[in-house]
Amino acid sequence: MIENIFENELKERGIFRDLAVLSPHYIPQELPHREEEANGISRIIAPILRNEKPNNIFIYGKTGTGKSCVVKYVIRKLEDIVKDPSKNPNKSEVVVVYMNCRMGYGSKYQVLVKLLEDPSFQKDYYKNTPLKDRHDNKVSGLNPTELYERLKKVIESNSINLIVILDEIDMIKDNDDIIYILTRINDEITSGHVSIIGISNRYTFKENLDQRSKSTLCEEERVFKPYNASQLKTILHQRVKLGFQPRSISDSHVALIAAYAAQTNGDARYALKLLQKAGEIAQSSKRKRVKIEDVKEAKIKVEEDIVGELITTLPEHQQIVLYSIAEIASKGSHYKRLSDMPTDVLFSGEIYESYERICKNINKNPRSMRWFREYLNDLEMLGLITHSPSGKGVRGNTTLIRLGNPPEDVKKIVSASLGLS
DNA sequence: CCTCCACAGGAAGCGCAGGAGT
DNA sequence: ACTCCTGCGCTTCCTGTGGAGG
Repeated sequence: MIENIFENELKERGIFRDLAVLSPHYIPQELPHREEEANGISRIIAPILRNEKPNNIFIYGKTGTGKSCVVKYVIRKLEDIVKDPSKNPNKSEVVVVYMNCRMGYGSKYQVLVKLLEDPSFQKDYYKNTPLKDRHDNKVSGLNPTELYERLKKVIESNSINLIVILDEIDMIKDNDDIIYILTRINDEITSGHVSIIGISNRYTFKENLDQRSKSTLCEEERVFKPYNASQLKTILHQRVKLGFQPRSISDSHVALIAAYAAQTNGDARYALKLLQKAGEIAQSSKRKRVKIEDVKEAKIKVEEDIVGELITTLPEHQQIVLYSIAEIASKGSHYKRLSDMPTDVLFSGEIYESYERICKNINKNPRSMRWFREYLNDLEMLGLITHSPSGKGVRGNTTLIRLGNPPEDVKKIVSASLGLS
């Protein structure tokens, strides 16, 4: 059986030509509709070729607006130039370290360790660095001050122009500290420098910084707007050309995918997911072309995947709360309600009762009502429920809750995830 | 009008795990 | 390897808000 699967994979070239092209991490040769942004960022970091310190940059935009992609794209071009001696007459030592702060670089300590352990940073630079214990490149275990001193020394003795890219910078717990630490290096060394490119999809992040870090990080600021449908269309066409077999998907179907994605905040990543899923559906039914039904099915599947992923990664008690809401929504509420109130709108009080009951059934002790309210807020932020103040209603100052997805689906996902019967 | 109900959300504090400092 | 510290999830307590009902 398994052998067949592998063999078939080779035999049937199917619909795709190159799946990697459809990955959100793929950086294409051309970036449609982001030329201006790419040029702008290039202009900001260009002084690095004259060994001058570029301004720090803060980039903000919703998911799937091409922030990381543009930055990586520009960096790739920069590295090409730096490597070419004829184009880099000043022999600038440029080191770029990219890190996604969600993936385990969530504190200043981890960021420093990652910097010192990064291969591009390590390869020959220690040779000019007179550190006693230089032979072993292990840095974890050192305390932050030592890490800082070592980083400073390596940068200074090798005249490194360092660019640190902190993607999802809002995930760093002590982001004020790390910004301060990294920029302070510049005041203490005479050769080489450090600049920061911070990327975030939450604008509130900037407001939460203290004044000093804010003005440091945001020397240059760029906002990435969501793509519209026609822009998404050209992006998808580009990927189709590279990633799909010729004539396996029609223009009108690509346009439909673009339209779907434009409705969801112009998220290019979502558009690519749809495109890939539609191709997979067609391929699994052994067709050579994507049909319009495949696209429609892909939309449902991708949304299910997203919601399912969202729910199953939720903390246990948030899942139980969600289940409680689904339970009442499917069974019907027994609370008094106004005649014109839809039946799927629930009171937070009855949900808490149901939550307590379910907890008892599965032998968990319920969280307090105060924390339960925080859970409801979290679920609302994730878009799994919607809530509104009661206004003119039966029970004074309360919140009305409505489930964002069909109750039966939610119950199924939660019971599978928590192993409920 | 006053009081009670049902709830919202801030403040303080508690226990714990894991990271930092020695 | 050790203690100390800090952040996190959570509870407890409290004040505030608006409708219901006497």
